[in-house]
Amino acid sequence: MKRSKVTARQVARRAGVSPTTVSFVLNNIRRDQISPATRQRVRTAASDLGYVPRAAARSLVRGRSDTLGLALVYPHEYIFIDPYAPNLLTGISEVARLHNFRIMVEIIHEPAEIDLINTMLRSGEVAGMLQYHGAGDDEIHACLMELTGDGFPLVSLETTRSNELYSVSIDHMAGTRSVIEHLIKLGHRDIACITYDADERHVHKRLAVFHETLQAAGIPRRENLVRYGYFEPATAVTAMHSLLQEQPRPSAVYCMNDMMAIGAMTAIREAGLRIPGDIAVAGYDDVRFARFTSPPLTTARAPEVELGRRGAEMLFDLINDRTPPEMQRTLHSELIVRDSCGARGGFNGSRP
Amino acid sequence: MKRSKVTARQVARRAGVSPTTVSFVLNNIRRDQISPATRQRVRTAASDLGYVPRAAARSLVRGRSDTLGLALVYPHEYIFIDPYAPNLLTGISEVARLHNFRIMVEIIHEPAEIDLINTMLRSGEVAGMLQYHGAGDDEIHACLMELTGDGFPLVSLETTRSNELYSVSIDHMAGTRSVIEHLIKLGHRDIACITYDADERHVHKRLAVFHETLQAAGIPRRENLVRYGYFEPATAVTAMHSLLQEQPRPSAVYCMNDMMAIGAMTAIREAGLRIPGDIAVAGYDDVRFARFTSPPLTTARAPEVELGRRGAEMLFDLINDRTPPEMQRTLHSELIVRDSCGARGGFNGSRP
DNA sequence: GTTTGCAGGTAAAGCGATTTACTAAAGCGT
DNA sequence: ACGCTTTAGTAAATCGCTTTACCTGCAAAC
Repeated sequence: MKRSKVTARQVARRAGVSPTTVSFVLNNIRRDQISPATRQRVRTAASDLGYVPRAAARSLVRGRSDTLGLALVYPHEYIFIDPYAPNLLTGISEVARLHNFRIMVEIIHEPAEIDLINTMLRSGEVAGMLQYHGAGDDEIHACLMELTGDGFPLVSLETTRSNELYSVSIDHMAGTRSVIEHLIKLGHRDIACITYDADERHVHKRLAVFHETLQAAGIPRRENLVRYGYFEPATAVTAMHSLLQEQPRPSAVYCMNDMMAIGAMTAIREAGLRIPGDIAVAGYDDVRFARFTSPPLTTARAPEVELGRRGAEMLFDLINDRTPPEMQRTLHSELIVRDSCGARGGFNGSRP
Repeated sequence: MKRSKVTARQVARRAGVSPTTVSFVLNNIRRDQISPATRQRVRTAASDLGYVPRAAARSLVRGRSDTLGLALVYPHEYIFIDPYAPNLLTGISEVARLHNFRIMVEIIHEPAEIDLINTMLRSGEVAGMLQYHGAGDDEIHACLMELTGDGFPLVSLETTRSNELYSVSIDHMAGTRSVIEHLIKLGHRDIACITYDADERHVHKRLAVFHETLQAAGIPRRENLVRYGYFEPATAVTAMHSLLQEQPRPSAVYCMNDMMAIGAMTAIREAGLRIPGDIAVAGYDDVRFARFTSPPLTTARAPEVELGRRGAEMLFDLINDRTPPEMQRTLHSELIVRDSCGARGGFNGSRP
């Protein structure tokens, strides 16, 4: 059990200098005050010994750690289902790497665990935090507000209360509008919607936009064409079966995420109906396999990687005491037209 | 910019005791040597001030951090595609929470970046590491061996060289056999395979098992029924189109992961053929949406969450200087029969 | 009445870096 | 030869906690 512990002192001894010099050389500081020969000696000694500075000692004396935190806040099962986390992480990781920062990930299952965010920041484990989801919850929101007020760098991703916190969000409202307008343009009037209960990813506002967009096109509001699911496709199977009972039967359905869209497609197929011949299906997010459903899914692409990237950039502004260009940043979704709404003409629907 | 810095000394002053006592009380050490009244005073003072011990100071003096590392080693685009990372993270997180540990995640894109693992361990940023993929690479493997030799706690997940490192892996070979035997039982003899190039998740051995299983059933080997893709469904679309040109045309295809299976299904549909009527499709992994493909995908479920859990448990054994029950642990996949191979009788295949 | 024991603490020495303030020696102009 | 600047470093303080070894005062024991 060696677990070698090479310290700066040992490197210094081997190079015949003081620990001070070792620190100067390895941190490239005071470069002009150390002779090239000495620098080379130190470098050689360090690499011979396989010296790596103890992170704890460094961050203790510097008063800051080189780590940022990512808190994924949601109910327990969600993490299994969520196809966004890897995308988010990719974007964050990309930016963190540029700053030589590490990423600490915590999954928060229930409001009580929110204290982790508090602890991570106040313990100095992380220099700042990104928080995804959950800021709609009062308890969580209060905690985040307090931390921000105390000057801790904190950026919320996709919060529904963006005006009080630093945040980056995707404009799912505009995205929703573009999908609904697409359906209207294709001639649909009986458009159903499968949304979800928890106010995540702005679904409450998106539902309002759904109704508004129909209204703007002169289509009467039909409350009975709204159902609730979650990120689990099975919830949408149930919802869709129920929607198929409504009279007149909807000719299109908009699902607030792609996971539910594939659930809806399954239900429609089970009912012996064709997509998009009998019913058009639109999703939201453009997850990886959306191109490969049968038929390929029309959806709106939510820029999750970019969300992570922008969030991390804003966080680094805060960490480095720079004022971010704006307190809230908004990204945009892009309508991706495939075959599930029949827009591409040639396609005729699938038979179970 | 407050960034409040409450130290143990301040808590001590407020409670009228020494920092020593504060440490004893808050760490629940020497409980019998501190009077209940004092303990209460310290606790109150700490919570009044919102005291959180500085993690760096603690880990410096203790000589160990309460963080474990997860290195996701793979080429750049992979992370976008991989549906496993969240599952893995869920399992690891669950165990880490029990030990009051944090998780640091690093994405490693190329062999050169492997030095990160080295740095994270030797800098003491993490008390131990889990490494996913990539141990097949010589350079990476050498690095991991050296670290293990130096006594650093290190567990590889899904390594293809498991006999030299602490590791937890899934027996994809047995999983593969169960899928192929299922196809054979259904009467298939012209069975194609879409595998991948990189030796990840044991695909080389799995391809050998594929051939062996056919041979054991007396089916002659047909090299021309093997194609290569990756985790991206589009690669399997191409592969499948090409397989459809072979004579006699394969009556079934086994894809080494579900992402490729949906790609293959798309290609088959595009060719105007029915699944499973004309061609049976089997996948591997049982990702979230496998139940919801059209038709629902027959596959083998790889226990990714459990992989994370077991890996973390083994890692904690090493961190706490306990010898793990075994140096290599193996988990098993489970055959999940749905409709895409026609096993469930009633189903008749899908028409594009 | 001294000793012993114990309850209930505290002082001080680290942990291993960074960083500020200082210095020894060499160079240089006059 | 003298002072002044520059070069090339170093000593020591510090970050905030943990932990070992020690201390003090009081009660019980002999």
